[in-house]
This record gives sequence, C-alpha cells and structure tokens, in this order.
Amino acid sequence: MVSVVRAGVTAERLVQAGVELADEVGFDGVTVSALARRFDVKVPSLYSHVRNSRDLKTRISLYALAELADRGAAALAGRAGRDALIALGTVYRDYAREHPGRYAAARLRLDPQTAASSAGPRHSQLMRAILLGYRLEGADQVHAVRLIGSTFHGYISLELAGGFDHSEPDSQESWERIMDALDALLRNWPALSTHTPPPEVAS
Amino acid sequence: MVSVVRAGVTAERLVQAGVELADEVGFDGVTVSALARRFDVKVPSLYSHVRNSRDLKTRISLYALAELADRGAAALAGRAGRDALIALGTVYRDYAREHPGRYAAARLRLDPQTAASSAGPRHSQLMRAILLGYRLEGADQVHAVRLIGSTFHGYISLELAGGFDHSEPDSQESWERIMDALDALLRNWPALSTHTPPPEVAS
DNA sequence: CCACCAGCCTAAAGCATTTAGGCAAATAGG
DNA sequence: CCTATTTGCCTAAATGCTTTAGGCTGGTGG
Repeated sequence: MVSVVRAGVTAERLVQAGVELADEVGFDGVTVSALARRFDVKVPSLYSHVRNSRDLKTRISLYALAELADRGAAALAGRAGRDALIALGTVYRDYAREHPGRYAAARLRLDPQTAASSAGPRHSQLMRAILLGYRLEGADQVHAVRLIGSTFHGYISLELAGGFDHSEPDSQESWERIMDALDALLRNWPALSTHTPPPEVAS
Repeated sequence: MVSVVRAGVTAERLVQAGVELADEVGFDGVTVSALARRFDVKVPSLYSHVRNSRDLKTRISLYALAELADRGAAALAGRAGRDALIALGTVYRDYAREHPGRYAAARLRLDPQTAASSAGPRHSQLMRAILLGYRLEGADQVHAVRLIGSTFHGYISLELAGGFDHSEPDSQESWERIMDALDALLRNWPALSTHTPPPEVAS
C-alpha cells in the first residue's frame, strides 16, 4: 500500500524543490511556507529536515554554486584564451537568464566557513585557469580575476534587472563587444600605472 | 508650547529616517514597523504618509539616486579622461562604503515610469560625458557605458559582500589597477571584432 | 510482540503588512 | 471667537511567514 500518511520530505527534495521555486518566484520568494505548500505538508514539519529558513537558503545557494561551477568547468574543457573567456562568461550569463532564482541564490553571502567548503573556490580556479592562457600570474592575475568577476557579475546583474531593456543597441551586442574588450584588455594588460600624463586637450 | 500629542511625521522625515536606518541595518531592514518605532508612533500611523512598504522604499531609492548623482556631478566638474573616470568610480565606491544601505537602495529596481523621472538618467549622462573625453560616440559609447557601469557596480557589489576580504593583495590596490585597466581600454577601444564567431557553448 | 523513533501534526507566540474605523487636536471660515 | 472640517494618530483585526514545544502514529528493529 502506498503510504498516504507520509509525504516523504527529505532535505534533498526540499533543496530540489527550492531550486525550482526560486526560478519561478525569485530567490526571495523561497520560503519555508511556500515549500510546505508545495509538499502539501504543514509548515512546522519542514523544521525536522532543515534548521531554519537561512539554512534552507544556504543549501539552495550551495546547490546553485556547484551546478554553475560544473557548467563552467565543462565549458572550459579544451578551450583557452579568448574562447575560454567567452565560454565562461556565457555560461554565467546563460545560467542567470535560464535560472534567475538559482543565480540569485549563488550570490547569497555565505559565512566564511561555508563559503570555503562551497564550490566558490572552484569558480576562482576556473578564472585563474583562463588567465594563465593570457600569461597573467601573481598579483596581476588576482587583479584580473577581480576585474573579470566584477564585469561578469555586474553586467549580468544589470541585464537581469532590466537595465538594458529599452535602449539600442540590444544587450546581446553589448555583451559581445564587452567580451571583445575584456579579451583585448587581458592580451595587453597594462603594467603598473606609469601615470600617463593627462591627455592634451586636442584642438 | 511644544505639542506632545503630535509626533510630526511627514513623508520627508520618513524618507530621511529611512535613509539613515538603511545604512544602519541594511536596506532590507528598512521596514514600516522599524520606522514607526523610530518615530515612537504606532505602525498604522505611517500609512497616512506613505502608500505602503514598497512606496517607502521607492522614495528612499530616489533619494539615494539623486544624492549619488549630485556627488558624481560635483566630482566630474573640471575633470576629463582618466581623472574623470577615476573620480566617478571613486564617488560610487566611496558612497557604497560610507552608505551601504543607500547604495543598496539606489539599486532597487524601479518601475519604468518612476525610473524615467528619477536621477537614473543623470547617471548615464555623467558616464557619457566621460566617454566623450575618450572620443567614444554612438553605439561604441553605449557599449562602453554598459561596460563601465557593469564593472563599477560589479566591483562595488563584490567588495561590499566581502568577496575580497581575506585575500592579498588588498582591495584598494585592485581597484586602482582596474581603473588603470579601464582607462587603457577606453583609450584604445577595440573596433568591431573580426574574430571567428565564438564556438558554441555545450548545449 | 512491542518499544522506539522518524515523520507528520496542532497549538501558540512573535513580528511585519495592511485595511477599517474612531477620536481629538489643529486649523480655517464665518 | 466659535464651529466645522481636516489632519494626525490611535485601536482593532486579518493575513502571512518564522520558529518552538509538544503530541500522535505507523513502520521498523530487537
């Protein structure tokens, strides 16, 4: 007999459902109550599987971080330089557009403990691998990782917020030009600021 | 005689208090209830001054956007090229570090109507002014605005989230190098890509 | 067979939002 | 100056999410 009296909630299924819910209603809409409704179970029942709301969101975040790192690693296989840069950027961007809730989840601020054991470090690793292809190492590599991370995240964040919606040219074109620009920049990474003299005011 | 029976709440004072509260407890912590406590008034009383919670946050966002645009405009006065770029970026970054709640407020997604009449367009205007100094116009200018906006916002967002906290070199150094890099890039903005189309990223 | 435990439940408290309706102080008009 | 209206704040109450405490039950191991 199929048990009707047990709903079969587990932490894993909560996370899975939470991930899907996030993409439907936004990461902020992922609530213990909403998940209880989805499992047709009373709210307090979930507290035996998950410590609290924060814990739930953390798990969803870890899931998204890992999934995204997997996709990034897959996209980077066999690529280097410009191809690799564009591939990774496109993975992030496509993930954010396909799964906005998961992308938002991946950006949840984790406590240092959790962050260290998350897939976060794998993301940095992917970027560093790309930069080796540009012969960037040491401090320059760190700066470049931060630039790329900032630009990827910033662009995706603004695009997702609709910042580029009602203006020409369309966002796809800007994205491609920005990838070009980053590639050009990395191929010719400026040395320590020699403090170029202020540009002459041309007549 | 000082009236003891009227607390003297107005929409303006609510916004002002909300702005300060945002910097203290984060923009998400700005709640009608918290403001009522701050004014020592019952919660429903605020609903005669503000339509609802969303309305309150929108007003705070508009305040922050305008304040930030004012600072940007002031910083740009008399500057061009690299100096202007760094000045504007630093205004954003300093504002975010001084007033994290206001910065978060400024990033609230407004409906198109409100956005159009906000100080948002002034921000784009500032960036376009800088790019004229780099001889960037037309579509290239739009792409560059988006790049700069993305990089500024992305860097500040990651820095604020503590993403650069526990690693060398420190964030200030990266910021300076990234400003250098952006300046170099704008001085030598790449023409339309003649590269072979980017390889398809795994389906 | 039975005792335990895992999985779900009800009850209840805390806090935020929001609407409805009331009273009294401030103010404007005659 | 006095009244009538408006304004500012109030109580009451519904809704929704979080979280803790404690109880019932059915499947499982001894």
